Amino acid sequence: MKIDRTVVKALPLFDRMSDEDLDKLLGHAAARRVPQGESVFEQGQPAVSFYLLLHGRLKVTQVTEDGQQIIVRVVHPGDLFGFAKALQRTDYPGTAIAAAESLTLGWPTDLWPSFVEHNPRLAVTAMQTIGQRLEEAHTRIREMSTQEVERRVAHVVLRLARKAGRKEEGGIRIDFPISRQDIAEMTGTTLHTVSRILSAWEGLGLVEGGRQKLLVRNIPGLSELAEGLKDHS
Amino acid sequence: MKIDRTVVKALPLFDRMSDEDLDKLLGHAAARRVPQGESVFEQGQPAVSFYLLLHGRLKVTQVTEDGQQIIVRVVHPGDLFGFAKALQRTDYPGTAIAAAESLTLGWPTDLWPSFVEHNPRLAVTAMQTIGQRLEEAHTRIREMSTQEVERRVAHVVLRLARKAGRKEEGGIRIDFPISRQDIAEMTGTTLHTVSRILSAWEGLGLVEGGRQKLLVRNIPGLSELAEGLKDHS
DNA sequence: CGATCAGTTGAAAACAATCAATGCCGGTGG
DNA sequence: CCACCGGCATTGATTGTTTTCAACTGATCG
Repeated sequence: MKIDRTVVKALPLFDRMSDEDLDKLLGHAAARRVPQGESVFEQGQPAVSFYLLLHGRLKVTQVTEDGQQIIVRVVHPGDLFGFAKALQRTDYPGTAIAAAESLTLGWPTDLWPSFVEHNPRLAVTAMQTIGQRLEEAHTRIREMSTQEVERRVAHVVLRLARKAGRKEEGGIRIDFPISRQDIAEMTGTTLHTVSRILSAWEGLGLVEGGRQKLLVRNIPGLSELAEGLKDHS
Repeated sequence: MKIDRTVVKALPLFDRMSDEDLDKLLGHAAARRVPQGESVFEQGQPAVSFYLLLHGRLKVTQVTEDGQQIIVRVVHPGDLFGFAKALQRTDYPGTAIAAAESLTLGWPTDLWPSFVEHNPRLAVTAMQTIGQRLEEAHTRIREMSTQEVERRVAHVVLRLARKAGRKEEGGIRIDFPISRQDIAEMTGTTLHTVSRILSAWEGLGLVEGGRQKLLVRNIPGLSELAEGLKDHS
């Protein structure tokens, strides 16, 4: 499929690339529409491609030997993902599932080295991206080590509102279908506990729930909770 | 201080580098002896250098706004650490403290780009290292999300035995001073809980404790616990 | 329109944190 | 050389959060 240059030109990752180089890059790319619920790649498969998310939303999950699932991260439009090969891995460490209908751009991993060579900026950006991801992971570890569940859920919801929020009358809508189970898998708890917490918040007017829906009504209030300032009666 | 080439030649990071290049690299390096309890750098300080640990053992810690501490990772001999600048950070995200008397080699961060340019292998290795670290972080997140404290402690102890174990009559000695508090900060629990767990294990003949000491007597037994196979009466 | 999936909510149980007291080891200084 | 002090560790009792178990409701989709 032929991709228009202007689609990706807007992304920070490519904004300094010449039209010429960009066209060459896109010549090798394969665009793919991923319906909700389908996966781009699965945990353990050989890493044959790396990807860019153009539109939609993906959840990257891992399953433990004993069958428990966690959500490693959420992929937002403009994010690179699945570049296991750049980290010297031969297989994908997780599964990428479309939480909403998505559009991805994929390149064969073999091309990674030549890309980087022709485009040093890409290498720097990739490095930076991984660095950010490492920091995010450490943040999560810190939160899981030191904070009780409610604060962790508050942090996750705020993060989602920031990265996937769409303004709406009455608050900020999380712009893709997300279940209590998903939030539980992001915070290391159970859907029951998440449900209880969200119900309580709804009672306080902080959020408004719904089946796979979430509307954040009061960001400052949630932030207070997240920072642990709330006098926890 | 002048460093002998043979000291670092043994490390995988440098084993394919020419003597010439290596000498040039070491010409810019500053060796430093770090007594137990002292820090190489502290959280929040501007990242002026990146380092290689030649000897000893370091704990990298982070302190949360509300004063709680966690151990992000343990640095073993041969590990690169403190290369925040490579990840586009201007300051160190954590504090590196010598758990035992240590010897470090430091380079100004400004030199990183030219190093990488003259030595592409270093870039690849660095990328790989960060990739590994990201995976470790995810492993930790997975464990904290899905496993109870005892299994997490078992995993940490096994990891320590693998990375910092010295064979000894009767078992594997963790080869640097480590307190219950440290283990608590690595597993996201309290020193009380760790103490109880280790006491129980000592009763089962799995380990042998002591003030800042740990001897692992039964690796397979601990592994069973770590994998959750143990019938948890 | 029935089946399935997401969510809610109560009750009980389990796990780990907190509170509290005490013991022990190792080093320092009298 | 001994006594004391401080940091590390142990252990019991209690509290509280979160999980687990279980039952049920309501929405959505074929």
